[in-house]
Amino acid sequence: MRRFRVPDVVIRRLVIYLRILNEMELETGPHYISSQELGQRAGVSPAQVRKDLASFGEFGKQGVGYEAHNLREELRSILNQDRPIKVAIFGLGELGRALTRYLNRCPHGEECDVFHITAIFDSDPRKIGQTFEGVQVSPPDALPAKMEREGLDIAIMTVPASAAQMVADLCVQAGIQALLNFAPVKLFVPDNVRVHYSDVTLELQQLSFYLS
Amino acid sequence: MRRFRVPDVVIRRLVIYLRILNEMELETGPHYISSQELGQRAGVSPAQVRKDLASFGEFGKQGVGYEAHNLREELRSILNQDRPIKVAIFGLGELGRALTRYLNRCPHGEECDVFHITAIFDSDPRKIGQTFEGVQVSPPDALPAKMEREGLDIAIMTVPASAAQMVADLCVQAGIQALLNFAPVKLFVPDNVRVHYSDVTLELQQLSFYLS
DNA sequence: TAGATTGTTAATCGATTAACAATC
DNA sequence: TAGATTGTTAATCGATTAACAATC
Repeated sequence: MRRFRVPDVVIRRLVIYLRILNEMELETGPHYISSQELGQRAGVSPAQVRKDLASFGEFGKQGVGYEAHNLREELRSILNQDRPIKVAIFGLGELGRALTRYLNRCPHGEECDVFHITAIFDSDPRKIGQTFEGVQVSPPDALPAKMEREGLDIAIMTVPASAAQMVADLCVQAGIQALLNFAPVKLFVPDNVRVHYSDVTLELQQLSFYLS
Repeated sequence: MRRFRVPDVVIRRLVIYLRILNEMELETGPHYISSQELGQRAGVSPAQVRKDLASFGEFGKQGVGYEAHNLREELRSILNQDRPIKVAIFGLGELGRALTRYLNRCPHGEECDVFHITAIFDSDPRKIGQTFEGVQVSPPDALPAKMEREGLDIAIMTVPASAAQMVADLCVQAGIQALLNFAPVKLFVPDNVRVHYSDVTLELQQLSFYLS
């Protein structure tokens, strides 16, 4: 058990380190990587790499570096990437379909194959009952039952902005712990629920600022 | 001209303030909003709102607040949202199509309607020459000519991870100033080019860490 | 005028970087 | 052993918050 709270930004970098180690897995034999090299590939300083890793344990050997395969396993464990994660999609519009296919198509052995889309919700009566990518579309009010029977870890929200807060409330109510929201609205949820955002318009607007 | 460099995170919040003011535009008559209220809606402290705005000028009135319409116009100007922004899509896969439709469907008056998709690139010979959403698909090597003739502000990259760096190099070469990359790889570009990332797998992995 | 709220400065908080003893 | 690199502490840097005089 760690003594101190680890900042979000550290977790984000751990994911990036894991990604680099996954790419290195192809190389054969035991293989050591230094904070120097890992940092270079990740675009951060060696000191930062060491500090990030040190908040979870002592994974390296002085004078040598980190054994790549071992470090990968440690990171997978820290980041809960060593077990399947159940994902629900809310809103089977174009984006919802694209994401579902993207995650399902994930080549075996890739990092995304731990995510399993086990539920799809949409309020459109014409979509309810249909099957998409092997999953039957349910109405949002079927969430609590689904949650109870099979459990869900993360909800991906690709619903219209106007519906987002309502759907978030539903998820919170049902006990989902993490939301990935694609709608361009801030969601208000209790502290024990994590919300991340993916907001294309916001990114484009931010980029616009830096133009000439 | 501002004296000091404004941090990225401030710009990101300005976009959020603008979004809130856009929503308020519907309300009629002159309308003042305080840093208190704007902060509440944006999920930040009033002091932060005032400090963010103050890095670009004095837009408020003591004892009253900020005139909503005026502040909106100021922010639109600061963020370059008062002129059309030309966007290119690289990679017309499922995600590329979804994003193109999303940006084109933007209801008039919404924040996204300043972004115009004026070019689509894909290396698949079967797609080249086809028209999607009124734009003809070109091969990537047509970029320099396109750039010269019409100009492009931002490139959205929805290409496979393996092609991302190559496409980024191409964009840099052609003089594009900002990239929004959906491929799960870090891009190495010169300092004068901005890269933002939208990385669903990374977000899901980060969220996984916080589960139970 | 009295009440409210800005713009700004100083204080606090937190994250990054530098440096180095420990040690493989 | 000599060279290299870790884990960790102290120094630096930067962003957020608190506080308040100015003023509408």
